[in-house]
Amino acid sequence: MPELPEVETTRAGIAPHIQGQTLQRVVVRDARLRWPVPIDLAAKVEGKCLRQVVRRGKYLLFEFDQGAIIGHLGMTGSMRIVAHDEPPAFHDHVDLVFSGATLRYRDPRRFGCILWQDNPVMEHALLASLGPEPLSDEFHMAHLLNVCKGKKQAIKSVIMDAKQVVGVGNIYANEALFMAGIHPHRQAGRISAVRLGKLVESCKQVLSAAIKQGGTTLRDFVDSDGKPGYFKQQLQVYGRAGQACITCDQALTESRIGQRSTVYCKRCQR
DNA sequence: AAATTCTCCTGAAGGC
DNA sequence: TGCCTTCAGGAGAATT
Repeated sequence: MPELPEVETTRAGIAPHIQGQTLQRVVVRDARLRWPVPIDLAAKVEGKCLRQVVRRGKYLLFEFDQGAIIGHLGMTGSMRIVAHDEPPAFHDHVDLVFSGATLRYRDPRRFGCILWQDNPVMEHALLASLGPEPLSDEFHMAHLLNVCKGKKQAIKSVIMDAKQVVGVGNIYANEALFMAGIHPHRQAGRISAVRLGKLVESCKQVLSAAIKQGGTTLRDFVDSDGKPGYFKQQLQVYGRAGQACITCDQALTESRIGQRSTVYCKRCQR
């Protein structure tokens, strides 16, 4: 399941193979993604030159001379570079055929999307109200403190809300809260500035460590070269409900916050 | 307005 | 072995 580190790994893997190239052809085998692939996508983008591939939160922006393709991997999406003549497999829904290589989008569950946006790209409704990037200087203690002020929501819900900060998905939210020693159910407005500062740093640490490892492979995630990530072995709480806490040895607790699996240590996280 | 619940989808895993 | 049920979840949309 692609989270920010997986999306960044994908971006870094594919960009060098297609940047600066002309998009010759768009092949849509199945347009039924989260939103339908625009019927006029080919007409909009064919013949244009890809300037760069940018990541914003978990969105991948393919910025052309004019306009951009907005991509999202959803739950099970992946993008990889293939040879022009490689036959598509089941669930390979979209190809972007560039002069030198083909970018192939695969998504069994079809929770992702492939959209078009004319300039300026960031004015698209999906991007316009996103919070700061978690690894940027814009994401700091004062920001999180301001965001949490007066909120009764569970802190885990807040850091997973893309309007407050992008890219902190379920796995890493669990891990960051453990690292910061904060109980995931704790009301956001009732956490001290010092502890929120610690949470900010934990988010940054967990995400950057995962990027270095090439992302977390759960089930079937593979990067743009088809290789898995190696962060899974470093997960402290996610997927470890009932097992011993790394710190205090007590069995980890599992609950649900907003339909998401939440794992934490009752003793270490307050 | 803020918070919670619903929704899309398919493959893996578990139960019998 | 095989069929059935349950679960996982990103994040916008709908609802409370």
